[in-house]
Amino acid sequence: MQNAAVAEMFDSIADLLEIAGENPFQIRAYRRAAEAVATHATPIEDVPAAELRAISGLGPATSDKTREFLATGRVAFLEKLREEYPRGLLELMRVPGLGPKRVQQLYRERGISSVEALQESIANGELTGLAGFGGKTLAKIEDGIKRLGELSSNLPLIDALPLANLVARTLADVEGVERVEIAGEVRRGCESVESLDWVAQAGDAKAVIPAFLSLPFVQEVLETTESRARVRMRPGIEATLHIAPSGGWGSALFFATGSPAHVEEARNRNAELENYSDETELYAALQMPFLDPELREKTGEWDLKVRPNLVRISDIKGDLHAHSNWSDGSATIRQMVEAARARGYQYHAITDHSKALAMANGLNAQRLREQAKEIAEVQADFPDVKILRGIECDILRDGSLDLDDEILHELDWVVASVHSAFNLDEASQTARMIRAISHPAVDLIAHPTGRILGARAPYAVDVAALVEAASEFDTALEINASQRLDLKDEHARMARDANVLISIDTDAHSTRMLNNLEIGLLTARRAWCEPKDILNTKPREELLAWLKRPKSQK
DNA sequence: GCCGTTTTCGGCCCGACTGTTTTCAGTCG
Repeated sequence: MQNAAVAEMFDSIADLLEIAGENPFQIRAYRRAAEAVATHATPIEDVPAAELRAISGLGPATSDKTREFLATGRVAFLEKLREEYPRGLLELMRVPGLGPKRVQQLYRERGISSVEALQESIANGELTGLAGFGGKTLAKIEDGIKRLGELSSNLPLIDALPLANLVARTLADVEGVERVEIAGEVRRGCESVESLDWVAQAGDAKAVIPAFLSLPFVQEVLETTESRARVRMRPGIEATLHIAPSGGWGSALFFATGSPAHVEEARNRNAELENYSDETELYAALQMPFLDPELREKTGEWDLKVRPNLVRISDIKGDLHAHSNWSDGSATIRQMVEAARARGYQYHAITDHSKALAMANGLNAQRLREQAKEIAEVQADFPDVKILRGIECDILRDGSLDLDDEILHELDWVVASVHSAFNLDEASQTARMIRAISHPAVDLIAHPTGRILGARAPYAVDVAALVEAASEFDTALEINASQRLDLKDEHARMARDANVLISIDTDAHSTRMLNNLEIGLLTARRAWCEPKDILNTKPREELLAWLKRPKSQK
């Protein structure tokens, strides 16, 4: 499956063209091509060359480049751009406060092509007097560099999980392999991972390791022994295949899953953990119930007397945060509802952006009322999926909402979230959000801390205060199942402990993105959530009843 | 660079904020 690699190629071209100051529409065309390939349902290498252009978003230039990349592994156009613009410029683009124009200016006028060089130049006062770079701007850039440094460079779960699954499926097909399972941080559902792990059992271990080493994602072999192979994989991440000894599957899986702190505690309780054929027996020997992988973080799991009934994918009855092409989604309402029904959902919320998000073609009251007609039409054709007429309403700087109460009260379901003024101080940001939480029409606060893993730090906000307010006003909080994973596990656990309902939603902007629910589910499980803690485990009628709850008023 | 159609070129996602260039360019979502 080369889709991700081709998409990455197009994104790189777009990034570099941006720095080159090329036509923004041309750049957008490359971004759309990346998106089209990334979300294409079949492996792009299986699409006949002549049919590439039929994919919406690919035209003559981009389908040629796709063919060139698939045939040779490289694209001359991109190589040429790379010669002209050093790699470090892309890193500079990630600094908050720096865009293509300033990066280009720094490179052209000062020869700066890395974050380190920029930092040094600012520190040495070499940029004073550079046109457009006043004191405040420089301070902002310095702050941006600091924030960039704080972002984790780990692979976000949303990327790690599909890769881990793909490798597991490939290994499972290798002749002689009896069993393969994902282990390590991915199995524990960590939000981002330093390394990938699998455990395999095979009649002939010697056949599995070469198959692993020859996977297309393997960049470099770091170590091979009788019982494991450690490599570096293409996104720059370490990956280990562990070979379980005959009769020792459970122990091998347990050790490869971790966490280190959890395993250490097990060792302290019983030094002999080597030869268990399944994990349940291993835990029984420790006089413990089976502990699900997501619990194994030494955050109280050893005190459990019975196995918690952690929420499962089959408990989820619908997605309560998803977009359509009325704002910035790519699919029609009908397509989204069809996809929701295909997932077996009982309900699906249409929550497009509100007008403040002009770039996303956000809806005002008039367009929301027009949208209602389309929802009604689709609803008539899908009686088994209740379509909730909703909105993702912007929370404005002062905590008021982007739409009037009148229209909000017409809707079945109101999601509120922050998309602007991320730099408020903690007290103001918290007060702003609590005002939204207390609003009588608001049902859910989406992505409460605003972070995007690996790309944007959370804004300053007192999550404990948000949880307290959510509890007081009977407002639900979201686990956003995307690259955001927001709330994160420990915040979701705070919410659960305060009996605040959590909704696990994908924030899907396409039908395929509805499939991301699983990573939010893993986060909820890491927060020890059971079905009763999750709003969208409620069957249809119960959810509709909950929506009629009287919200507390201060 | 892609798309759609008023079929081959014009339109494509817009508005607020910020700092500085004091009249607007750059960045962000």
